[in-house]
Order: sequence, then C-alpha cells, then structure tokens
Amino acid sequence: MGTQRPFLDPAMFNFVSDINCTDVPPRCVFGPAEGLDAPSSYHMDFYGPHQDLNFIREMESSGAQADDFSADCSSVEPSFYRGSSNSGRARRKRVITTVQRQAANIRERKRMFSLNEAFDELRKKVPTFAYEKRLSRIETLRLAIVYISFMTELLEK
DNA sequence: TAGGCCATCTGGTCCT
DNA sequence: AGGACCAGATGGCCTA
Repeated sequence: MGTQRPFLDPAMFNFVSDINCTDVPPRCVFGPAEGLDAPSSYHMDFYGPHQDLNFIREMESSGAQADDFSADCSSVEPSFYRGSSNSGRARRKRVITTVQRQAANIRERKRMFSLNEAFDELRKKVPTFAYEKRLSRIETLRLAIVYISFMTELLEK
C-alpha cells in the first residue's frame, strides 16, 4: 500500500483522514476452515495443504477444473437442494453428489478469490495515507464512490 | 469481551 | 444439467 496518490483537495483529505489510521499486518487468505459442520467427507481433500493462495493460483494458471482435485474422492453420496418455490409449486429437488459439492466449494473459493483481487486493485486506485491500515472492502467501496464523485466534479469545473 | 472483518460452506436462483 | 452468482450462517482473528 505504499504507492498512494497525493490528495488533491482538503475535502478529500478530510474524508480520508476520517478512516482508520493504524497499521495491521495482512491476513492469511484461505486459512483452514476448522470446526465447520460440514460432513467429514467434505473435509478430507480440501481442508488440508491444498487450501492456500498458491494452490488457487496453480489451479488458475493450469486451467484445472475443480473435479480434477476430487477425482480420488470415492464418496458419491447425494445431497439435496431442499427447494421452495415462489409460486407455491413443489420444485424438483436438485441432487448433487459429495464430489459435486466439493467442486462447487472450490469454484466458490476461486470466485471469492478473484473478487478479492479486484478489491485489491481498487484499493490501489483509491487515495489513502501511506501509514493507514489496509482498507476493508466496504471502506474501499465507499471511498471509491467519493473519490469518483470528487474527480467527476473536478472535471466539470 | 464485544464488535468488525473476513474466509468458507451451503443452498437457492438464474442463466446457458 | 451444471456453472455463476448471491445471501445467510458460522467460526476465527484482531482491535479497542
């Protein structure tokens, strides 16, 4: 977070100064999901050493599919989507296997990872103090809104 | 210790 | 049918 832009206006300066001013070390992304209520079969492949940033990056760079990492999972016990219909009609239950559930979990993790990458990119574009702690996601969004509004106003003058 | 933030799992819904 | 997206639930970590 060292490469932040200088503040162009006292209003922006004041806004930024309202946000937190202490430093916090970066958190570990994709830490172990211990203590969750998922069935033990869900844990066996994905709560171990796979679950870190490098693993996700390797998956993305190799173009590997989620199923590639669950091929050794012998459990195919189905789980059910207990659907409720808007129209009152009973919906067809969607049956998924344990393997499919694991694959969906991996896809969701990758999706959230790319979302966080986008937040990191946005953080770099938004002005903050160099010594400021890392902006949270909601702070990043709100500051970006104000910053864009400010720059738009500046252009219109 | 409470509250904020975040990662993860999960099931529902929408879309291809 | 299956993937993407979303929101709720849950638990861990950190700070005041």
